Amino acid sequence: MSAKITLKDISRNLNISISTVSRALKGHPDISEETREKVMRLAALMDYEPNTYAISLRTNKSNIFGIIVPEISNFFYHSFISAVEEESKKIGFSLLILQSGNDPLVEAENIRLCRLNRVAGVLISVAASSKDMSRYQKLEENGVPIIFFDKVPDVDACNKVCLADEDAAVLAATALQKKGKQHILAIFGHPDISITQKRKLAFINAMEKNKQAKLIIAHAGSSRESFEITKTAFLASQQPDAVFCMSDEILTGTMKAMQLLKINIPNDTGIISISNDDFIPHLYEPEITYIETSGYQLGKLAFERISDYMSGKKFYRELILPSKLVEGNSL
Amino acid sequence: MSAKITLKDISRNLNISISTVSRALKGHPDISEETREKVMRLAALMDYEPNTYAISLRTNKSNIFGIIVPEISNFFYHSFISAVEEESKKIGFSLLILQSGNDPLVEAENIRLCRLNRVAGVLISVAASSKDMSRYQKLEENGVPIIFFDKVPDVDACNKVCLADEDAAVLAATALQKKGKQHILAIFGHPDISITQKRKLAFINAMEKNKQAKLIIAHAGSSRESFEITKTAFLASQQPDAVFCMSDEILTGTMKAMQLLKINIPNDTGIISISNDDFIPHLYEPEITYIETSGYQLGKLAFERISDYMSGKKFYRELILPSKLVEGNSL
DNA sequence: ATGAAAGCGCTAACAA
DNA sequence: TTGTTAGCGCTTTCAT
Repeated sequence: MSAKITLKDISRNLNISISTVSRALKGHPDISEETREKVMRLAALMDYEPNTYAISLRTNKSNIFGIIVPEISNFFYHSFISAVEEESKKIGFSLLILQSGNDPLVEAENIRLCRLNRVAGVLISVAASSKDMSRYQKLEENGVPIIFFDKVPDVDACNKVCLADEDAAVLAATALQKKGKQHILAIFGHPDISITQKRKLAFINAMEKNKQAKLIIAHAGSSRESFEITKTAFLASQQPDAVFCMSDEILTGTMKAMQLLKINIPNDTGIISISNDDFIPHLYEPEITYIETSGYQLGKLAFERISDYMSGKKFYRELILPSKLVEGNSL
Repeated sequence: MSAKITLKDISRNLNISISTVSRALKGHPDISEETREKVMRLAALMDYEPNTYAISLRTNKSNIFGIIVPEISNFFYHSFISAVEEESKKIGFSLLILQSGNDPLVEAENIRLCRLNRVAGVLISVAASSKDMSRYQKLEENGVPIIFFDKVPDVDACNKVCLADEDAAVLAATALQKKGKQHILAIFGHPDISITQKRKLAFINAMEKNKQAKLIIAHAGSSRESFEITKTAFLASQQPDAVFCMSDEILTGTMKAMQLLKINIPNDTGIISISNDDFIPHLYEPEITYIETSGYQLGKLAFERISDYMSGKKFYRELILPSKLVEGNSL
């Protein structure tokens, strides 16, 4: 265990004070060019690396962002984290990644970990949306910016970056109408989660314009359920002429049923989904037409917001990432 | 910004010394039951949270593991990270996650970040496998255990946890032979990467036993390429009666071609792959028969190894995670 | 059983 | 331009 080089070592070697070394290393204007050079050279030579703990202890901040998500193993959060990681790296920040498993207790513990690690900021997709903000409060009180993303509290006084959930559903509905679909199976997620409610409401509203279209609304809590729902619907006497899938998870179930029943897409039936980036839609042939709600883009946006916050722009606001239609050949 | 409670605050309140408080809080045997009680209660009441930076500065260690992977957005690494996160949480450790983007320079920078953050250990899948261990050396010199996983250096004196790559290929070959497949399209990854070479060699060797089987070997650097290869092979006069896909990425391309050509699985042709966990194989109908090489399991194994190392078991060794055949209905 | 004091490595106010 | 000094919050040795 080769002892770590410290400022003291350098100062001793050069016969100057520790503070001069410290200042020289960080380009303080007071230091003479000559000294600066000298210090820099020796520091490089000795392989000096600052002790981040001492710095953090002293300055009371760190170069780490905390990210709390329900689960890492999820396309959406995955893309989000990836984007934030890319940006953070550029400004010399690292990521502390925590999974809440959708459990408010674990989430509370994760928040505590963020505090303990004195993270410079927190990006969080909440486990259970509620109006109770107390568990997040302590962070902001300590001056730690907290940016909520995707699943956010139902409260105004906080920073949020969200997907245009309603918008995505409306875009899908519009696309279906343009194709003149008349008998649509629409599969949404678990009825209790807020994103389901938002998308369902917006979708149905947008569909109202087309009174004569027959709409079958279903809820699937898993890919498996969506498989079953789709199978049943297409085994019925009158087959739907289009399926709308609210998410990738649902889409995968539906597509499995399509394969099983050997349904020809888009001739027998059209498919449209709301998907995170292009991964799942591109898995199939023909490729799926989908409304993109990009975790990756949202990550970039969240990073922007937290950067702004840290550089002093401390107002609260909600940023919305627009959705867009990506044409495949499935509709 | 409500000021953080420190040991000093507690000691002042109780009119005892800081050291007594410190000791009481961590259950030092010297402290009287009475004092301990008193301190504990007040600490809880005041919402005391130790300053991890001060602790780390003092003790020169942290409660953070560093994980360096080529990319987070990859099933395999994803599962791996997930598993390590779960285990780490149990012992109060967090994860610093870094992406190398397969760039040795970025990797070096990531390693530096791990050192700077005084991580308690590093789990790394290397960007470019070589015999040059110097860039990893400094960590171990500082007493930081480093566990290589999946893509590991070609050197004995280090700790590795690996998948049974050869074994997986052999299992696949055996399964194909059992089904009496005679005309097999085997698609491997990019010829330069080591895992391709290992799997290819093992697969071909295992296939040798069945001289009369016709083997078409192909290499695909992407899902798209595997799609093209499969399409071409099945458009030829004599169709293969089975396809072996070396990875999930390749499998997705192959399956897209299957859908395009409306090939019936397993009647027209059988499919078998080497896959990470069950996600991709379960996307299709029928579900794909695959050899499982689990990133999740590997994560658990890596965590075990690093725990062992930290509790004093400091020998070098290579741990191999066995592969196993998971039967779907595609072969 | 408790306290005093030193010091981990660094920054920054103040002095010179 | 440089040095001195006083901490940041904690652990730990050495006294008591």
